[in-house]
Amino acid sequence: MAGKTDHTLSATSAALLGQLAWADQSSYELAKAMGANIRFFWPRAGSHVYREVKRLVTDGYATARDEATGRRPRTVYAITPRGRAALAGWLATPSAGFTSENEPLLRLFIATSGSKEDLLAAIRAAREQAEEMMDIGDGLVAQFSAGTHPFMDEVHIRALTFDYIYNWAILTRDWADRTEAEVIRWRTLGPNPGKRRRAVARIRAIAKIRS
Amino acid sequence: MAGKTDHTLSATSAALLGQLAWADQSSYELAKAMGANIRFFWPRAGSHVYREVKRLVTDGYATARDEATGRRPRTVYAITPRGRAALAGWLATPSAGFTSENEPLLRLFIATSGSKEDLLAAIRAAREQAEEMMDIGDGLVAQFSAGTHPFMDEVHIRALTFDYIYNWAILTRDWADRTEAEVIRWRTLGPNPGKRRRAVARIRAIAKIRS
DNA sequence: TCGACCATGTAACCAGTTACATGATTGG
DNA sequence: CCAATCATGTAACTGGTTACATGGTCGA
Repeated sequence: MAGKTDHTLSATSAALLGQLAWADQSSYELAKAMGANIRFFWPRAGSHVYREVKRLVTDGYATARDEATGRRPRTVYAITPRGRAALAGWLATPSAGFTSENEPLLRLFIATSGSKEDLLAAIRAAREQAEEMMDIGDGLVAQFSAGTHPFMDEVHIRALTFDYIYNWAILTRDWADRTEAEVIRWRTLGPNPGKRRRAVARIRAIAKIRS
Repeated sequence: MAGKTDHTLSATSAALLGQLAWADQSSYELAKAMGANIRFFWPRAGSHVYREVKRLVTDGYATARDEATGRRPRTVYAITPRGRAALAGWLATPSAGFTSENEPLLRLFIATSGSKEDLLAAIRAAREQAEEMMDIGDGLVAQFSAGTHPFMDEVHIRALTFDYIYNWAILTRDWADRTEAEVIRWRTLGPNPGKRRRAVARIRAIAKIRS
Protein backbone atom coordinates (compact mmCIF):
# COMPACT_ATOMS: atom_id res chain seq x y z
CA MET A 1 0.00 0.00 0.00
CA ALA A 2 2.98 2.33 -0.04
CA GLY A 3 2.52 4.82 -2.86
CA LYS A 4 0.51 7.75 -4.03
CA THR A 5 -2.29 5.78 -5.66
CA ASP A 6 -4.52 4.78 -2.77
CA HIS A 7 -7.44 4.19 -5.13
CA THR A 8 -10.42 3.95 -2.80
CA LEU A 9 -12.92 3.96 -5.60
CA SER A 10 -16.40 2.58 -5.37
CA ALA A 11 -17.62 0.60 -8.33
CA THR A 12 -19.96 3.44 -9.19
CA SER A 13 -17.10 5.94 -9.22
CA ALA A 14 -15.15 3.56 -11.40
CA ALA A 15 -18.06 3.36 -13.81
CA LEU A 16 -18.05 7.14 -14.11
CA LEU A 17 -14.30 7.38 -14.50
CA GLY A 18 -14.49 4.69 -17.14
CA GLN A 19 -16.89 6.82 -19.10
CA LEU A 20 -14.74 9.89 -18.68
CA ALA A 21 -11.76 7.91 -19.93
CA TRP A 22 -13.48 7.75 -23.32
CA ALA A 23 -14.50 11.40 -23.54
CA ASP A 24 -15.11 14.53 -21.52
CA GLN A 25 -18.78 14.76 -20.59
CA SER A 26 -21.34 16.62 -18.54
CA SER A 27 -23.17 14.98 -15.67
CA TYR A 28 -26.24 14.80 -17.82
CA GLU A 29 -24.42 12.90 -20.52
CA LEU A 30 -22.90 10.58 -17.97
CA ALA A 31 -26.30 9.94 -16.45
CA LYS A 32 -27.82 9.33 -19.86
CA ALA A 33 -25.16 6.79 -20.71
CA MET A 34 -25.72 5.06 -17.39
CA GLY A 35 -29.37 4.86 -18.28
CA ALA A 36 -28.69 3.58 -21.78
CA ASN A 37 -26.16 0.81 -21.25
CA ILE A 38 -24.75 0.37 -17.84
CA ARG A 39 -28.14 0.28 -16.21
CA PHE A 40 -28.51 -3.37 -17.14
CA PHE A 41 -25.61 -4.39 -14.96
CA TRP A 42 -25.03 -1.35 -12.75
CA PRO A 43 -28.23 0.68 -12.40
CA ARG A 44 -27.96 4.09 -10.72
CA ALA A 45 -30.28 7.06 -10.48
CA GLY A 46 -29.31 10.11 -12.50
CA SER A 47 -29.18 12.38 -9.48
CA HIS A 48 -26.61 10.13 -7.94
CA VAL A 49 -24.28 10.75 -10.84
CA TYR A 50 -24.32 14.49 -10.18
CA ARG A 51 -23.19 14.06 -6.63
CA GLU A 52 -20.68 11.34 -7.32
CA VAL A 53 -18.89 13.15 -10.11
CA LYS A 54 -18.42 16.15 -7.84
CA ARG A 55 -16.71 13.89 -5.41
CA LEU A 56 -14.40 12.74 -8.17
CA VAL A 57 -13.38 16.36 -8.61
CA THR A 58 -12.73 16.99 -4.92
CA ASP A 59 -10.65 13.81 -4.84
CA GLY A 60 -8.59 14.96 -7.80
CA TYR A 61 -9.72 12.20 -10.15
CA ALA A 62 -11.48 14.60 -12.48
CA THR A 63 -11.60 18.30 -13.29
CA ALA A 64 -14.63 20.44 -13.99
CA ARG A 65 -14.83 23.21 -16.51
CA ASP A 66 -17.72 25.55 -17.25
CA GLU A 67 -19.10 25.58 -20.74
CA ALA A 68 -22.37 26.57 -22.33
CA THR A 69 -24.86 24.81 -24.57
CA GLY A 70 -26.41 27.68 -26.41
CA ARG A 71 -26.86 30.27 -23.68
CA ARG A 72 -27.24 27.75 -20.93
CA PRO A 73 -24.27 27.03 -18.66
CA ARG A 74 -23.16 23.50 -17.92
CA THR A 75 -20.26 21.74 -16.31
CA VAL A 76 -18.09 19.39 -18.31
CA TYR A 77 -15.87 16.90 -16.56
CA ALA A 78 -12.54 15.44 -17.63
CA ILE A 79 -10.49 12.64 -16.16
CA THR A 80 -7.08 13.50 -14.70
CA PRO A 81 -3.91 11.39 -14.81
CA ARG A 82 -4.52 10.64 -11.16
CA GLY A 83 -8.00 9.52 -12.13
CA ARG A 84 -6.65 7.19 -14.80
CA ALA A 85 -4.24 5.70 -12.30
CA ALA A 86 -6.98 5.20 -9.73
CA LEU A 87 -9.19 3.56 -12.32
CA ALA A 88 -6.43 1.21 -13.43
CA GLY A 89 -5.73 0.47 -9.78
CA TRP A 90 -9.36 -0.36 -9.14
CA LEU A 91 -9.52 -2.64 -12.17
CA ALA A 92 -6.53 -4.54 -10.79
CA THR A 93 -8.51 -5.22 -7.62
CA PRO A 94 -10.41 -8.50 -7.18
CA SER A 95 -13.90 -8.25 -8.54
CA ALA A 96 -17.02 -8.59 -6.44
CA GLY A 97 -19.65 -10.91 -7.82
CA PHE A 98 -23.07 -10.40 -9.30
CA THR A 99 -26.43 -10.08 -7.60
CA SER A 100 -29.95 -9.49 -8.72
CA GLU A 101 -33.09 -8.01 -7.30
CA ASN A 102 -35.97 -9.77 -8.93
CA GLU A 103 -39.30 -8.73 -7.52
CA PRO A 104 -41.36 -11.07 -9.70
CA LEU A 105 -39.32 -13.94 -8.34
CA LEU A 106 -39.79 -12.73 -4.79
CA ARG A 107 -43.52 -12.51 -5.34
CA LEU A 108 -43.50 -16.02 -6.68
CA PHE A 109 -41.58 -17.23 -3.66
CA ILE A 110 -44.21 -15.97 -1.25
CA ALA A 111 -47.11 -16.34 -3.65
CA THR A 112 -49.14 -18.64 -1.43
CA SER A 113 -50.09 -15.58 0.63
CA GLY A 114 -51.78 -14.03 -2.41
CA SER A 115 -53.95 -15.03 -5.33
CA LYS A 116 -53.21 -16.97 -8.47
CA GLU A 117 -54.02 -13.91 -10.57
CA ASP A 118 -51.49 -11.86 -8.61
CA LEU A 119 -48.87 -14.44 -9.36
CA LEU A 120 -49.65 -14.60 -13.04
CA ALA A 121 -49.42 -10.82 -13.21
CA ALA A 122 -45.96 -10.88 -11.66
CA ILE A 123 -44.76 -13.54 -14.09
CA ARG A 124 -46.09 -11.51 -16.98
CA ALA A 125 -44.34 -8.41 -15.69
CA ALA A 126 -41.06 -10.28 -15.86
CA ARG A 127 -41.83 -11.43 -19.37
CA GLU A 128 -42.68 -7.94 -20.52
CA GLN A 129 -39.50 -6.49 -19.15
CA ALA A 130 -37.52 -9.21 -20.90
CA GLU A 131 -39.17 -8.35 -24.19
CA GLU A 132 -38.36 -4.69 -23.70
CA MET A 133 -34.73 -5.56 -23.10
CA MET A 134 -34.67 -7.55 -26.29
CA ASP A 135 -36.19 -4.68 -28.22
CA ILE A 136 -33.48 -2.37 -26.94
CA GLY A 137 -30.94 -5.02 -27.87
CA ASP A 138 -32.32 -5.27 -31.38
CA GLY A 139 -31.85 -1.55 -31.75
CA LEU A 140 -28.21 -1.93 -30.77
CA VAL A 141 -27.76 -4.74 -33.26
CA ALA A 142 -28.96 -2.44 -36.02
CA GLN A 143 -26.59 0.31 -34.97
CA PHE A 144 -23.58 -1.94 -34.68
CA SER A 145 -24.37 -3.70 -37.95
CA ALA A 146 -24.65 -0.40 -39.78
CA GLY A 147 -21.50 0.89 -38.11
CA THR A 148 -23.40 3.89 -36.80
CA HIS A 149 -23.06 3.26 -33.10
CA PRO A 150 -21.20 6.12 -31.36
CA PHE A 151 -18.80 3.66 -29.78
CA MET A 152 -17.89 1.45 -32.70
CA ASP A 153 -14.33 1.27 -31.41
CA GLU A 154 -15.63 -0.47 -28.34
CA VAL A 155 -17.75 -3.00 -30.18
CA HIS A 156 -15.38 -5.87 -29.41
CA ILE A 157 -16.13 -5.21 -25.73
CA ARG A 158 -19.77 -4.32 -26.09
CA ALA A 159 -20.41 -7.56 -27.96
CA LEU A 160 -19.45 -9.42 -24.81
CA THR A 161 -21.70 -7.48 -22.47
CA PHE A 162 -24.43 -7.65 -25.09
CA ASP A 163 -24.06 -11.42 -25.17
CA TYR A 164 -24.73 -11.64 -21.45
CA ILE A 165 -27.62 -9.22 -21.28
CA TYR A 166 -29.45 -10.44 -24.34
CA ASN A 167 -29.20 -14.05 -23.31
CA TRP A 168 -30.36 -13.10 -19.85
CA ALA A 169 -33.43 -11.52 -21.40
CA ILE A 170 -34.09 -14.64 -23.46
CA LEU A 171 -33.69 -16.78 -20.37
CA THR A 172 -36.19 -14.64 -18.51
CA ARG A 173 -38.73 -14.69 -21.31
CA ASP A 174 -38.50 -18.45 -21.73
CA TRP A 175 -38.69 -18.99 -18.00
CA ALA A 176 -41.75 -16.80 -17.80
CA ASP A 177 -43.41 -18.82 -20.54
CA ARG A 178 -42.71 -22.13 -18.83
CA THR A 179 -43.73 -20.80 -15.47
CA GLU A 180 -46.93 -19.21 -16.64
CA ALA A 181 -47.90 -22.45 -18.36
CA GLU A 182 -47.36 -24.36 -15.14
CA VAL A 183 -49.22 -21.95 -12.90
CA ILE A 184 -52.18 -21.76 -15.25
CA ARG A 185 -52.74 -25.47 -14.66
CA TRP A 186 -53.13 -24.89 -10.94
CA ARG A 187 -56.53 -24.57 -9.35
CA THR A 188 -55.06 -23.18 -6.13
CA LEU A 189 -51.60 -22.09 -5.05
CA GLY A 190 -51.40 -24.76 -2.39
CA PRO A 191 -49.57 -28.08 -2.58
CA ASN A 192 -50.89 -31.38 -3.86
CA PRO A 193 -49.26 -34.69 -4.75
CA GLY A 194 -49.35 -34.20 -8.51
CA LYS A 195 -47.73 -30.78 -8.27
CA ARG A 196 -45.10 -32.14 -5.97
CA ARG A 197 -44.22 -34.95 -8.32
CA ARG A 198 -43.93 -32.66 -11.29
CA ALA A 199 -41.91 -30.14 -9.28
CA VAL A 200 -39.34 -32.66 -8.15
CA ALA A 201 -39.06 -34.01 -11.68
CA ARG A 202 -38.55 -30.50 -13.01
CA ILE A 203 -35.86 -29.70 -10.49
CA ARG A 204 -33.96 -32.86 -11.30
CA ALA A 205 -34.21 -32.28 -15.03
CA ILE A 206 -32.83 -28.77 -14.71
CA ALA A 207 -29.86 -29.80 -12.60
CA LYS A 208 -29.08 -32.70 -14.88
CA ILE A 209 -28.26 -30.41 -17.79
CA ARG A 210 -25.47 -28.82 -15.78
CA SER A 211 -22.74 -30.78 -17.54
CA MET B 1 -58.17 3.18 -1.26
CA ALA B 2 -60.95 3.45 1.30
CA GLY B 3 -60.43 0.85 4.00
CA LYS B 4 -58.28 -0.18 6.88
CA THR B 5 -55.64 -2.00 4.84
CA ASP B 6 -53.32 0.75 3.67
CA HIS B 7 -50.57 -1.75 2.95
CA THR B 8 -47.52 0.44 2.54
CA LEU B 9 -45.14 -2.47 2.56
CA SER B 10 -41.72 -2.43 1.01
CA ALA B 11 -40.73 -5.52 -0.91
CA THR B 12 -38.30 -6.37 1.86
CA SER B 13 -41.04 -6.19 4.49
CA ALA B 14 -43.20 -8.35 2.28
CA ALA B 15 -40.40 -10.90 2.05
CA LEU B 16 -40.25 -11.06 5.85
CA LEU B 17 -43.99 -11.27 6.25
CA GLY B 18 -44.04 -14.01 3.66
CA GLN B 19 -41.62 -15.99 5.77
CA LEU B 20 -43.61 -15.37 8.91
CA ALA B 21 -46.74 -16.56 7.12
CA TRP B 22 -45.16 -20.02 7.01
CA ALA B 23 -44.00 -20.17 10.61
CA ASP B 24 -43.15 -18.05 13.65
CA GLN B 25 -39.45 -17.29 13.67
CA SER B 26 -36.72 -15.28 15.33
CA SER B 27 -34.85 -12.57 13.50
CA TYR B 28 -31.89 -14.84 13.26
CA GLU B 29 -33.90 -17.54 11.55
CA LEU B 30 -35.42 -15.02 9.21
CA ALA B 31 -32.00 -13.68 8.36
CA LYS B 32 -30.65 -17.16 7.82
CA ALA B 33 -33.45 -17.99 5.43
CA MET B 34 -32.82 -14.76 3.55
CA GLY B 35 -29.20 -15.83 3.23
CA ALA B 36 -30.11 -19.33 2.12
CA ASN B 37 -32.72 -18.80 -0.56
CA ILE B 38 -34.02 -15.35 -1.07
CA ARG B 39 -30.58 -13.87 -1.39
CA PHE B 40 -30.41 -14.97 -5.01
CA PHE B 41 -33.25 -12.69 -5.98
CA TRP B 42 -33.59 -10.35 -3.00
CA PRO B 43 -30.29 -10.06 -1.12
CA ARG B 44 -30.36 -8.26 2.22
CA ALA B 45 -27.90 -8.01 5.09
CA GLY B 46 -28.79 -9.85 8.27
CA SER B 47 -28.70 -6.74 10.41
CA HIS B 48 -31.31 -5.19 8.19
CA VAL B 49 -33.72 -7.97 9.04
CA TYR B 50 -33.49 -7.16 12.74
CA ARG B 51 -34.49 -3.58 12.22
CA GLU B 52 -37.15 -4.25 9.63
CA VAL B 53 -38.95 -6.89 11.64
CA LYS B 54 -39.19 -4.50 14.57
CA ARG B 55 -40.91 -2.08 12.29
CA LEU B 56 -43.38 -4.79 11.35
CA VAL B 57 -44.24 -5.03 15.04
CA THR B 58 -44.71 -1.29 15.55
CA ASP B 59 -46.92 -1.24 12.46
CA GLY B 60 -49.04 -4.06 13.82
CA TYR B 61 -48.14 -6.56 11.11
CA ALA B 62 -46.39 -8.88 13.52
CA THR B 63 -46.14 -9.56 17.23
CA ALA B 64 -43.04 -10.32 19.27
CA ARG B 65 -42.82 -12.76 22.12
CA ASP B 66 -39.85 -13.53 24.33
CA GLU B 67 -38.62 -17.09 24.47
CA ALA B 68 -35.38 -18.77 25.38
CA THR B 69 -33.10 -21.18 23.59
CA GLY B 70 -31.46 -22.97 26.46
CA ARG B 71 -30.73 -20.17 28.87
CA ARG B 72 -30.40 -17.51 26.27
CA PRO B 73 -33.30 -15.16 25.58
CA ARG B 74 -34.55 -14.52 22.10
CA THR B 75 -37.45 -12.84 20.39
CA VAL B 76 -39.81 -14.82 18.22
CA TYR B 77 -42.08 -13.06 15.77
CA ALA B 78 -45.51 -14.05 14.51
CA ILE B 79 -47.61 -12.57 11.74
CA THR B 80 -50.92 -10.93 12.70
CA PRO B 81 -54.18 -10.98 10.73
CA ARG B 82 -53.45 -7.38 9.81
CA GLY B 83 -50.06 -8.55 8.58
CA ARG B 84 -51.63 -11.22 6.42
CA ALA B 85 -54.01 -8.69 4.95
CA ALA B 86 -51.19 -6.26 4.23
CA LEU B 87 -49.17 -9.01 2.59
CA ALA B 88 -52.08 -10.08 0.41
CA GLY B 89 -52.63 -6.43 -0.45
CA TRP B 90 -49.03 -6.00 -1.47
CA LEU B 91 -49.11 -9.10 -3.62
CA ALA B 92 -52.12 -7.66 -5.45
CA THR B 93 -50.03 -4.63 -6.34
CA PRO B 94 -48.27 -4.39 -9.73
CA SER B 95 -44.82 -5.91 -9.57
CA ALA B 96 -41.64 -3.97 -10.13
CA GLY B 97 -39.17 -5.54 -12.51
CA PHE B 98 -35.81 -7.17 -12.09
CA THR B 99 -32.37 -5.62 -11.98
CA SER B 100 -28.87 -6.86 -11.50
CA GLU B 101 -25.62 -5.53 -10.22
CA ASN B 102 -22.88 -7.35 -12.02
CA GLU B 103 -19.46 -6.05 -11.20
CA PRO B 104 -17.61 -8.42 -13.53
CA LEU B 105 -19.71 -7.08 -16.38
CA LEU B 106 -19.03 -3.52 -15.31
CA ARG B 107 -15.33 -4.24 -15.25
CA LEU B 108 -15.56 -5.70 -18.69
CA PHE B 109 -17.41 -2.65 -19.94
CA ILE B 110 -14.61 -0.31 -18.90
CA ALA B 111 -11.85 -2.87 -19.31
CA THR B 112 -9.82 -0.82 -21.78
CA SER B 113 -8.66 1.30 -18.85
CA GLY B 114 -7.02 -1.73 -17.27
CA SER B 115 -5.02 -4.79 -18.22
CA LYS B 116 -5.98 -7.97 -19.99
CA GLU B 117 -5.13 -9.97 -16.88
CA ASP B 118 -7.48 -7.82 -14.81
CA LEU B 119 -10.25 -8.56 -17.24
CA LEU B 120 -9.63 -12.28 -17.28
CA ALA B 121 -9.70 -12.28 -13.50
CA ALA B 122 -13.09 -10.58 -13.47
CA ILE B 123 -14.50 -13.07 -15.97
CA ARG B 124 -13.21 -15.93 -13.88
CA ALA B 125 -14.76 -14.43 -10.76
CA ALA B 126 -18.13 -14.54 -12.49
CA ARG B 127 -17.57 -18.11 -13.51
CA GLU B 128 -16.61 -19.17 -10.03
CA GLN B 129 -19.67 -17.60 -8.49
CA ALA B 130 -21.84 -19.35 -11.05
CA GLU B 131 -20.28 -22.69 -10.12
CA GLU B 132 -20.92 -22.01 -6.45
CA MET B 133 -24.54 -21.28 -7.18
CA MET B 134 -24.83 -24.55 -9.04
CA ASP B 135 -23.26 -26.42 -6.14
CA ILE B 136 -25.82 -24.95 -3.79
CA GLY B 137 -28.50 -25.86 -6.29
CA ASP B 138 -27.29 -29.44 -6.45
CA GLY B 139 -27.61 -29.62 -2.69
CA LEU B 140 -31.21 -28.50 -2.97
CA VAL B 141 -31.90 -31.08 -5.65
CA ALA B 142 -30.72 -33.80 -3.29
CA GLN B 143 -32.91 -32.53 -0.48
CA PHE B 144 -36.01 -32.19 -2.61
CA SER B 145 -35.43 -35.55 -4.27
CA ALA B 146 -35.09 -37.26 -0.92
CA GLY B 147 -38.09 -35.41 0.45
CA THR B 148 -36.01 -34.07 3.32
CA HIS B 149 -36.23 -30.38 2.55
CA PRO B 150 -37.88 -28.48 5.41
CA PHE B 151 -40.33 -26.87 2.99
CA MET B 152 -41.45 -29.83 0.93
CA ASP B 153 -44.95 -28.39 0.86
CA GLU B 154 -43.60 -25.44 -1.06
CA VAL B 155 -41.69 -27.49 -3.62
CA HIS B 156 -44.14 -26.71 -6.39
CA ILE B 157 -43.22 -23.05 -5.92
CA ARG B 158 -39.55 -23.54 -5.18
CA ALA B 159 -39.13 -25.55 -8.35
CA LEU B 160 -40.05 -22.44 -10.30
CA THR B 161 -37.60 -20.13 -8.57
CA PHE B 162 -35.01 -22.88 -8.75
CA ASP B 163 -35.55 -23.08 -12.49
CA TYR B 164 -34.73 -19.42 -12.90
CA ILE B 165 -31.74 -19.28 -10.61
CA TYR B 166 -30.08 -22.47 -11.77
CA ASN B 167 -30.45 -21.57 -15.42
CA TRP B 168 -29.11 -18.13 -14.66
CA ALA B 169 -26.03 -19.75 -13.15
CA ILE B 170 -25.61 -21.96 -16.21
CA LEU B 171 -25.96 -18.95 -18.45
CA THR B 172 -23.30 -17.13 -16.51
CA ARG B 173 -20.90 -20.02 -16.55
CA ASP B 174 -21.30 -20.59 -20.27
CA TRP B 175 -20.99 -16.90 -20.99
CA ALA B 176 -17.81 -16.75 -18.93
CA ASP B 177 -16.37 -19.65 -20.92
CA ARG B 178 -17.13 -18.05 -24.27
CA THR B 179 -15.92 -14.69 -23.12
CA GLU B 180 -12.71 -15.94 -21.62
CA ALA B 181 -11.95 -17.84 -24.82
CA GLU B 182 -12.45 -14.67 -26.84
CA VAL B 183 -10.39 -12.42 -24.61
CA ILE B 184 -7.52 -14.89 -24.45
CA ARG B 185 -7.10 -14.48 -28.19
CA TRP B 186 -6.52 -10.76 -27.80
CA ARG B 187 -3.05 -9.33 -27.68
CA THR B 188 -4.31 -5.98 -26.37
CA LEU B 189 -7.66 -4.71 -25.18
CA GLY B 190 -7.85 -2.14 -27.96
CA PRO B 191 -9.84 -2.38 -31.17
CA ASN B 192 -8.75 -3.85 -34.47
CA PRO B 193 -10.56 -4.78 -37.67
CA GLY B 194 -10.61 -8.51 -36.99
CA LYS B 195 -12.06 -8.06 -33.55
CA ARG B 196 -14.65 -5.71 -34.88
CA ARG B 197 -15.76 -8.13 -37.54
CA ARG B 198 -16.07 -10.99 -35.12
CA ALA B 199 -17.87 -8.79 -32.60
CA VAL B 200 -20.51 -7.65 -35.07
CA ALA B 201 -21.00 -11.21 -36.25
CA ARG B 202 -21.42 -12.36 -32.67
CA ILE B 203 -23.97 -9.69 -31.85
CA ARG B 204 -26.03 -10.56 -34.90
CA ALA B 205 -25.92 -14.26 -34.17
CA ILE B 206 -27.13 -13.73 -30.61
CA ALA B 207 -30.05 -11.54 -31.59
CA LYS B 208 -31.04 -13.92 -34.36
CA ILE B 209 -31.87 -16.67 -31.91
CA ARG B 210 -34.55 -14.53 -30.33
CA SER B 211 -37.16 -16.38 -32.40
C1' DT C 1 -46.34 31.55 -28.56
C1' DC C 2 -47.21 27.79 -26.04
C1' DG C 3 -46.64 23.10 -24.69
C1' DA C 4 -43.54 19.42 -24.50
C1' DC C 5 -39.43 17.75 -23.73
C1' DC C 6 -34.46 18.22 -23.14
C1' DA C 7 -30.95 19.66 -19.97
C1' DT C 8 -29.19 20.92 -15.49
C1' DG C 9 -29.06 20.58 -10.98
C1' DT C 10 -30.31 20.51 -5.46
C1' DA C 11 -32.18 18.75 -1.14
C1' DA C 12 -33.86 15.65 1.97
C1' DC C 13 -34.98 11.33 3.19
C1' DC C 14 -34.27 6.38 3.91
C1' DA C 15 -32.89 1.71 2.90
C1' DG C 16 -29.09 -1.01 3.31
C1' DT C 17 -24.45 -1.93 4.76
C1' DT C 18 -20.29 -2.49 7.73
C1' DA C 19 -18.55 -2.88 11.94
C1' DC C 20 -18.92 -4.03 16.38
C1' DA C 21 -20.17 -6.56 20.80
C1' DT C 22 -21.12 -10.41 23.45
C1' DG C 23 -23.48 -14.73 25.33
C1' DA C 24 -24.24 -19.66 24.48
C1' DT C 25 -23.13 -24.18 22.60
C1' DT C 26 -20.48 -27.79 20.83
C1' DG C 27 -16.84 -30.58 19.18
C1' DG C 28 -12.10 -31.96 19.58
C1' DC D 1 -11.49 -26.82 28.73
C1' DC D 2 -10.73 -23.98 24.94
C1' DA D 3 -11.52 -22.53 20.26
C1' DA D 4 -14.70 -22.10 16.92
C1' DT D 5 -18.97 -21.19 15.59
C1' DC D 6 -23.78 -20.34 16.36
C1' DA D 7 -27.02 -17.01 17.94
C1' DT D 8 -28.51 -12.43 19.13
C1' DG D 9 -28.49 -7.93 18.64
C1' DT D 10 -27.01 -2.47 18.30
C1' DA D 11 -25.00 1.73 16.30
C1' DA D 12 -23.39 4.60 12.97
C1' DC D 13 -22.49 5.58 8.40
C1' DT D 14 -23.37 6.26 3.51
C1' DG D 15 -24.88 5.20 -0.92
C1' DG D 16 -28.90 5.55 -3.42
C1' DT D 17 -33.52 7.16 -4.29
C1' DT D 18 -37.54 10.26 -4.80
C1' DA D 19 -39.07 14.55 -5.30
C1' DC D 20 -38.54 18.95 -6.61
C1' DA D 21 -37.14 23.20 -9.28
C1' DT D 22 -36.21 25.69 -13.22
C1' DG D 23 -34.02 27.34 -17.69
C1' DG D 24 -33.65 26.53 -22.49
C1' DT D 25 -35.02 24.74 -27.13
C1' DC D 26 -37.84 23.24 -30.73
C1' DG D 27 -41.71 22.12 -33.28
C1' DA D 28 -46.65 22.77 -34.21
